[in-house]
Amino acid sequence: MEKYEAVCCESTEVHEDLLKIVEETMPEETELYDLAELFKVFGDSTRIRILFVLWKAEVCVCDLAAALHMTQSAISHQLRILKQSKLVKSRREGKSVFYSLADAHVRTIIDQGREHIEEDDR
Amino acid sequence: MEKYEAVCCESTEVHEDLLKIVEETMPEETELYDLAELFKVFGDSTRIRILFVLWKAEVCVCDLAAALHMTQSAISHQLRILKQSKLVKSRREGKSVFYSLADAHVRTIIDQGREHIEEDDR
DNA sequence: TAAATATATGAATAATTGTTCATATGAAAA
DNA sequence: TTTTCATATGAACAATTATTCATATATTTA
Repeated sequence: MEKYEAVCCESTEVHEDLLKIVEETMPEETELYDLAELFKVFGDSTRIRILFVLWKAEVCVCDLAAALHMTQSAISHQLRILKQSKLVKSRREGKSVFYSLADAHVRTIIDQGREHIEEDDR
Repeated sequence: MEKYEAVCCESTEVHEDLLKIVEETMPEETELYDLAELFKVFGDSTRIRILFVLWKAEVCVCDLAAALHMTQSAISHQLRILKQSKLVKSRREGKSVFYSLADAHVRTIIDQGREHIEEDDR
């Protein structure tokens, strides 16, 4: 076999039904891509740690770097990615730029993730 | 500056407070790592598409490959990753192996992600 | 037992990505 | 204006990863 023929698993009917359902309910290709891109942003422990700090307070880049024991450059690069996906927002105050969480989804998504991995222990 | 000195941004007190809060409330290093690993799994459009198919029904590998127009091998590799992070479970029935969503967190996380990216349009 | 079908997996390759280093930009102070 | 401080960013390198190809395993059928 190989290379997605229309029929496999010997049962033709079920297969056709599935294809129809998938075609009807699957989100647009761009939405699937955007979704994956969003979760990719959560998929790095540095960015996760940044989000946890911002969970507690609005913090400037410099303090973030100090709190996480990383260089200003590394933090700044990651903040740009977080901002591009609208997970954080920023506000300039003099020489400093303060970052904070952008909306409630960030907390919900992280909370659900934590619940999921904690289930492994039970 | 550079290389995370203890003090920066000229203000020492606020900084010390932040460091204390972060140290007290930041999850364990292993949990942060596991969280990032979990979201990394969501961060691929092929796996997202697999999850959307399983959203509707319990499906065998072969049908998944057909529905998503991908090779059996590619799907199988991704299913292994999804299973390792306990997002899907499997059940053997004769020659076929049927996969389904493992728990409710999958749906919640994806739903929250969709809500987040949809906000951009408003 | 041998052949056929469904799935799993190791190795290789191409593409993506996080951090570092050097440097640029932007704002305040001297 | 010049200097200093805080942040942003481009280029380069190392590390990770998704897919393909070939092949192995597991189950059923002949």
